[in-house]
Amino acid sequence: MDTTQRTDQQRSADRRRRELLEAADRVVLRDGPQASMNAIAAEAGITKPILYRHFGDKGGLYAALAKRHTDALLDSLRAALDAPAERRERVEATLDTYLAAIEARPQVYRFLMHPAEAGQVGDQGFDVGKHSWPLLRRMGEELAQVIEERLDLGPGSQQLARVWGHGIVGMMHAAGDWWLGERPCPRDELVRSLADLLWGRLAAAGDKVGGPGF
Amino acid sequence: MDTTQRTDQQRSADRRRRELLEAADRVVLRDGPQASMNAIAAEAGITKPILYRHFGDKGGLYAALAKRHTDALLDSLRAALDAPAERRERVEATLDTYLAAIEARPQVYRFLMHPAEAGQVGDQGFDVGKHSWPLLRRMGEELAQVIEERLDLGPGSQQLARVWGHGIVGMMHAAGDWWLGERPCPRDELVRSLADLLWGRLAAAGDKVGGPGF
DNA sequence: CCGACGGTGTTACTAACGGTAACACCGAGT
DNA sequence: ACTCGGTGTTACCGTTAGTAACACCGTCGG
Repeated sequence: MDTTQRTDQQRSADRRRRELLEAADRVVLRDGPQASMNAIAAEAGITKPILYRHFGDKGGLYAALAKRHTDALLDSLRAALDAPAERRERVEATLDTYLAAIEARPQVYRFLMHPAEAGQVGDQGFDVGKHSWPLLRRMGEELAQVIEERLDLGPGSQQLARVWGHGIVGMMHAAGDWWLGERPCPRDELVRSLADLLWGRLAAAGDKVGGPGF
Repeated sequence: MDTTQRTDQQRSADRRRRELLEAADRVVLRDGPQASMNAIAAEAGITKPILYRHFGDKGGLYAALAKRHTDALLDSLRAALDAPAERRERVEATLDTYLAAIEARPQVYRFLMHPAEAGQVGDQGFDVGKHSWPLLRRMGEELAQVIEERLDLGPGSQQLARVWGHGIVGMMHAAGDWWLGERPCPRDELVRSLADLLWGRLAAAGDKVGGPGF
């Protein structure tokens, strides 16, 4: 029958695809994001055209690769975000989950977020714009949804939730990126500082020298 | 004398360098960040090796180009941040200055922040990692300094200020990036929403359905 | 048994890029 | 006259993404 045949072929194609993805993963995590298609093909034990047949172009391979990691990270974040706990606890747990993830696998993180970095001679890394940003965008949108469906924000709540979603994700991202590079403090301290910021400690702090007008 | 001669030559060299930078600016703003060195040289009416003599490599040209815009943006931000006004006003003014800047010249912004985007066929854009991030880092550090020298944050204030500096900058950046792409609301509304977030409205908001424990 | 077909794989190539010699010109100083 | 520093060129190298064109092999339909 056509179906059984097709199923068989599809199965083997999918397995092949997964193997190729894992090989690509190894190379990218070892050589950095500027890994060439040749190198990836070599790691997989094949040659370039097969990669192109499976993924179209380098962006396609990148997208498939990024999707795996992005989905995994988003799953953990959702779990932390949906836990039955106080809001502050949930926020801290989510921040901590994200930071723990980028701390545990900085190479994956740098691949997803700074794909063109570490390229020393030819800087033709993977293309960033179309594929790494979706991670931040997806996180922002998901957070916005959670905010909007859980918090009572009055009129314009949807817009507000989206602004906050993207803003909070950006805060987490930038602070995490800086923290990962300099490691100025333990993780839980960073988590507390960021949660404090979100809890309005910036507005509540007193001025240092002049009056409040200055 | 050596000095006068040198001065003359240095002057002409600096003028040439500025001309080349302006040509590069035009090309980058027209063709996007994946502009090739050949294209830039052609726009300047010369050929590649001269560019390399002036800027070393593509990263050097990028860095010089980015430094101009970055310095300009940082100057405006400093002005807004140092204005003699209430804290909330200063925060809103700074947010608005940044957002106005990226709104007025989105191509410059996209060049500074997403240099590898818009590359359709060959994705060898400028190298991001080493040169575009310094903008965010510099903004974060400057903001941290301002926070630390103006606010009374108690013990660990320096660390806290740095976390907040980078976090707030990241919030502004991510929200601005999203806003610039979707334009879901006028600028002042975005500014207000972000300031509200920093002012603790997230923590103060009531839950929507279940009790506060959920 | 045999030719067509779809899948996997290869070699060999193109076009473009970043970057680099090697050489040519030209004005100023000794 | 003759070097020296700066500007400019052509022509090249090595690497990269991406693409034909061809070969092999198991499975069908006749």
